[in-house]
Amino acid sequence: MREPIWTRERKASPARETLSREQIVAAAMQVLDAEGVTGLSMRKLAAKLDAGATSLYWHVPTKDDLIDLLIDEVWGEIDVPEPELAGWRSGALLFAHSLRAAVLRHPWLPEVMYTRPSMGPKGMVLGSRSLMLFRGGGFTEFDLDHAVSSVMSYVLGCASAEVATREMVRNSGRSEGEWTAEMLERAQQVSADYPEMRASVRRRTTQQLDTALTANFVYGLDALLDGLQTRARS
Amino acid sequence: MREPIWTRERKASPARETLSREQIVAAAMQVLDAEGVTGLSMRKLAAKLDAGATSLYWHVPTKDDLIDLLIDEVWGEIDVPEPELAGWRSGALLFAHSLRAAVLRHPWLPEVMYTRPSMGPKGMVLGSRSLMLFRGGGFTEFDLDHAVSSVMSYVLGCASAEVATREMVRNSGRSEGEWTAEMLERAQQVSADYPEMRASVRRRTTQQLDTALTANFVYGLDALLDGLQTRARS
DNA sequence: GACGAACTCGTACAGCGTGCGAGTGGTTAG
DNA sequence: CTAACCACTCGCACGCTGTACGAGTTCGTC
Repeated sequence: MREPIWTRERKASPARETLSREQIVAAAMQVLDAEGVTGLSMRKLAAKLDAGATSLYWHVPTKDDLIDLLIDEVWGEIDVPEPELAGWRSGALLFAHSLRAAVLRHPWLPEVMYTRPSMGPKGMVLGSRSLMLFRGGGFTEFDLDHAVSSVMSYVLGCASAEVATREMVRNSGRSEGEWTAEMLERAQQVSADYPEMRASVRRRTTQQLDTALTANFVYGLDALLDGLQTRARS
Repeated sequence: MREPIWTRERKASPARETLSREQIVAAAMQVLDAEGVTGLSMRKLAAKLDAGATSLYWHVPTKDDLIDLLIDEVWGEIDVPEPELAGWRSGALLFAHSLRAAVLRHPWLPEVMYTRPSMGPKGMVLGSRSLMLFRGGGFTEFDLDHAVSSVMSYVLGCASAEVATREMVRNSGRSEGEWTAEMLERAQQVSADYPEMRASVRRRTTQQLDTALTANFVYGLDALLDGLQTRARS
């Protein structure tokens, strides 16, 4: 019952089509961005690539290693300007905003980032470039390391907290307006005991969520950079 | 074959000995601190309590809810001084150090903290007291919220990164000295392309890990508080 | 035509969170 | 004294997970 020659498949393509690490990383990034860390399983990922589940393991040693690759991919998305092109302050601002934006694009980052070394090549470039930027701003020796880490810590901490809030809205299923309204109501219920908290929540609900979070981020970033500025070139 | 009255158990105890939510939370905290988030499973936890695995579910709706309880427990460990007892600056310092210490005591916190609302009662108290502290420092309205969040973001970001480093050492199985030495060597291997990074790593290896991390934390914290101070009472 | 490397993948295993429903002991109502 | 009820325990089972293993397929090279 062979098929006739001309409808038979031809030699199964010139070079056999094959999975690649890049393909896997790209697909995993899509899944992760869309469904979060709990939504990524090796089986689902393989299915998305029309492959058997365990085929992935030839290209990637382990799921954790895959995640390391993905983290490094994110580090590669971040802009750090050359010190010659911008002053330190504006360069640091651009860097910080770029870092925050990357975290918001990849809301799964905070929950995996703090559990691993993660010094892949793109992370190295990021670290190296940010050190250069700050050295251009007059930081040297230990101050250099400390200043860079301070900014990264602040931005990552802030963006991580933001992600938690934003995901909360997303997972609630409600619209942003409905969610903030409900939030205020709930706050008022508990706030008999905590008037400070009620006032704070009420304040926040007067603004768009996005502008409130951005304002918050910028406020602390400016303060931190002010504080660092006095320590430069000392 | 009845035993004599006075050695017999009295009424089989007033109320049958039973699991309690507090017991479960306490045991889970132990497991979590010792073995991290991946080391905590409902079955293991139940075994530790000499109970059937699914018995826990009568006291706690879900593993995620249990983790929410644990997070709130941690918030309860944090000191925030009354504004009357200390000035704003020293109060904020104490608060920040207390928060950092709590994260270091519970290194599993960063990887779960950013994935949930987590506004339990002790979190409320923490938020409320920190707002009071900063209001005593001259912050009002939006500045108040922003200043508090800035400090929390910085401290949590910094402590989270620290935890990542410390866990890296712990999981390597080597001693701290061996680990830093190996780290430096590896950095030197890759550093042909990244001289800035090599210099930074070398600088860090000249100090004790703990003092380096603490110095880093304090540096950024001071800078941030400096920056905030100029914004108070404005 | 044979061989080894590159790659795929079905099967299997141990572990996970947890829904379900049966069981059990203590308290209370009739 | 019995029966009903409640608070609580727990074995079983389901569907899911990461991944070790080894057999299978296709390729380029002799």
